[in-house]
Amino acid sequence: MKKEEALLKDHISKHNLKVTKERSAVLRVFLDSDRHITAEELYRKMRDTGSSIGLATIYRTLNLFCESGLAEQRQFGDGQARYELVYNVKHHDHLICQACNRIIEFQNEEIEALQEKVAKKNNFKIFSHKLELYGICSACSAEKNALDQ
Amino acid sequence: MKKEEALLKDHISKHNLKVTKERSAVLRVFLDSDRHITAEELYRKMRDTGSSIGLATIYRTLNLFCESGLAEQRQFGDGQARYELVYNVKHHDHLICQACNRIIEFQNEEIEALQEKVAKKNNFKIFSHKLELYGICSACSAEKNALDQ
DNA sequence: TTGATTATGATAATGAATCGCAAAATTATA
DNA sequence: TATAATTTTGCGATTCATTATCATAATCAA
Ligand SMILES: [Mn+2]
Ligand SMILES: [Mn+2]
Ligand SMILES: [Zn+2]
Ligand SMILES: [Zn+2]
Repeated sequence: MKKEEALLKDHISKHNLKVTKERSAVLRVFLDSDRHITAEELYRKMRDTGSSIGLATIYRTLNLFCESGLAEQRQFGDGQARYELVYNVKHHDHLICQACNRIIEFQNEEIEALQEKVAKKNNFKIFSHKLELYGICSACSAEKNALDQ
Repeated sequence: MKKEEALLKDHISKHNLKVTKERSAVLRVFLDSDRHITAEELYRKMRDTGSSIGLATIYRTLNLFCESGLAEQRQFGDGQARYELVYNVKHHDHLICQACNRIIEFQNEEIEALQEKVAKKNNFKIFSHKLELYGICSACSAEKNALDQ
């Protein structure tokens, strides 16, 4: 059993929930998907492979993943929540290309430390944070330059 | 005439739009409000002072403010957009208290510089960014400590 | 196997934000 | 100032992502 499956089952048993084939199937497809997937994308991906799961169950299951610590929800400003695996994944922040919607992950310990410094100066306890850099990725820049020639 | 009013009128004339009493009234109340106000809050504030303006016009006018460079929209994760004056206001980021919803502004040039460094390393051109630190403010921490005694 | 409990799919409901439209207001021009 | 082209308004309808409802189905401890 995968460690992600074990984590989810542990959460399920600790909360008197039940292991269902839907939950197992959503987990399988979620783990096999690109990071930062939307509920709708996951729904279509499962439908396309013959599953008859309902969209409400996708939402319920993704919420369950978040509650169990397996996933986290992100809002990148396009009106749809995106979900990504965070269990056994190093914390990171995001660069978001507004031309091709590509999402680039990065880690920067210096920024993390400075955030804590800002919090301390304001007697503030940080529980979570969001750092998103919006702009144009290198591929889209190159494409634009080629067109401009 | 206030500099904010001048900026808006300049934008209006440059785009063949019209100065209306509604737009003037929304601007007056917006400038007189707390920073980070929602459309609904602004709507109620105007209604409470006898205005019969419609909510759609509030939304339209706030969008106009953003297009003119007077204001910017923020999303602090509670599902409602908030708007704040940015014209002649120094760029800053936000600490958001999840207990009392207080919003604390801060500036940190070191973080801003590191963001650019991250972008450069990824050949990414930043157009805008979002840095939000979520947690508990000092007042709410103090309150909680007092209760725990 | 049973039966208490939880989960599911279909559909309705929600809530923030936008749209369409007829009527009203603005403003350039005469 | 009167006219008329253009823009704006308020209202209500609409959109879209997400959640709630509820009857039926599935899970699982005993
Ligand atoms: Mn990520
Ligand atoms: Mn601010
Ligand atoms: Zn791109
Ligand atoms: Zn607080």
